[in-house]
Amino acid sequence: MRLSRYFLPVTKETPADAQIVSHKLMLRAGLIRQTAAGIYAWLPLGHRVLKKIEQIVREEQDKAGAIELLMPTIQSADLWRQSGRYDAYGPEMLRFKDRNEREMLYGPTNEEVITAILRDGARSYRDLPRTLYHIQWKFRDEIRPRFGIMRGREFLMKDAYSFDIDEAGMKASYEAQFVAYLRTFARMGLQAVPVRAPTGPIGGDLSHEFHVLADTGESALFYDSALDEVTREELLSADAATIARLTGLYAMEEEEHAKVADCPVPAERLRSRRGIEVGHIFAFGTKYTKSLGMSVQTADGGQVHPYCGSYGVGVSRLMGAIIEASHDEAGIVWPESVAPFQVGLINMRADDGNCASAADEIYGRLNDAGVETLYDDRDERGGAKFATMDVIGLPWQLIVGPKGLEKGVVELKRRATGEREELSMESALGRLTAA
RNA sequence: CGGGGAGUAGCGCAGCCUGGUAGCGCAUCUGCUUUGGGAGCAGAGGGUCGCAGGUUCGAAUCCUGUCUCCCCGACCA
Repeated sequence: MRLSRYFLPVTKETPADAQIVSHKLMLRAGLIRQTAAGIYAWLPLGHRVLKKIEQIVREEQDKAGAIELLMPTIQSADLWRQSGRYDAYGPEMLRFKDRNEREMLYGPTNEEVITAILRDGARSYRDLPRTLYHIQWKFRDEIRPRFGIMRGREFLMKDAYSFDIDEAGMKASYEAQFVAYLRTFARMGLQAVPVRAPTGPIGGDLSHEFHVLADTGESALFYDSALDEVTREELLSADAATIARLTGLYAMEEEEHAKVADCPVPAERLRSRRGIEVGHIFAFGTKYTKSLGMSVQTADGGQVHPYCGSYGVGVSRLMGAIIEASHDEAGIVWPESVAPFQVGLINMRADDGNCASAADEIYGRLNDAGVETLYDDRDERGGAKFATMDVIGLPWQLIVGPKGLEKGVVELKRRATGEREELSMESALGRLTAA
């Protein structure tokens, strides 16, 4: 993409509304734009990152055996009356009427819809187990939206729902999602701590939250420092044993921790930090299959209400969490896995014919090699170009200028470390196209 | 919802107290000079001063109402 033809409104100054670093940087880097309290437009660069995050979530869901579908954002109040949640949910649920005075709502979650779909589509124990998921916009009329997209009212969520014939099956489905979550967050360069969660209004008895550690997190956590020693490799190759180990390590939200009489973790190993909740999984059993009348036939001819779980990931929130975890003075430092482009190609002198044609050639070859490249071909000063690239935080900067070309080199800079290297054009291309 | 703050150009702000018809920096556009880490000079464009009503010869400024946004608390991916 040529920057001269892209839409990337980068600003030097920070809009006054932003408080935390991820929100400030998202605005400064031209990723988002607010349209109302807790509601944001995703600008082209932010949209690319959102799609990257979404894709990682999708791949790990698929790998875990979940099946993707897409349910609507708008739902009918009837279903929610059947499950008994229409009144229970409270004003956080956005309700409205259509032209025929039918009561509608903008879905805050989808247990009702998915259960109704499976109610008609799955009749026998042979149709189970199944885990279905979608990645769809949700709306929750939060009491107080804040921190940019971190607590938006409209947000993108991956929500998966598992249906099993019995409780043991439900636990297996729960574990499969648990593994998927560990891998998903690790692939984004995040350290996410699984925290035993109170089950709350959804009910059931098995629930974990996944928190990214960050000072700006909304939750205060207490956990065993052994969780800090878990490596990325372990998380990426997580299995049932990993889960058993991780869930065996103490981690609680402050409120729950306060209720614990004898904390099993010795004081020197107890860590207190803040966390951003990026995922939450529940196994809640037959609550909705009972209330919505979903049952399947068993092998011996009986009928049972399937055991269910629901599994949420805050896809849009993850973008904020990643930035909180990965930035510096100059701006965002994207992990390669979610970066909107891999390479920022800078032509130092757009008015210099030789320089421009060299940069054009590199741009063409990077494109041919499928390397996502944002090419700053504008006739601007170098300083402005570097500042732009630093704020938007692409993993690599490739600098092409007359001075280097005289020596037959270009400069390759790694955003995360600031390391710079002078290389021939060929070896720079080789380096960038290798990965 | 309770408490606090703010709406003036795309962004950051001044002006309001003490009414006289809107200004600064950044950004944008033009020209010239520049060009390896947010350039310099000269010029230009851009604003229903959130909205409505009132007071007044005259309102960004005073009064009333209203909408919106932000911050602190209870809620959540």
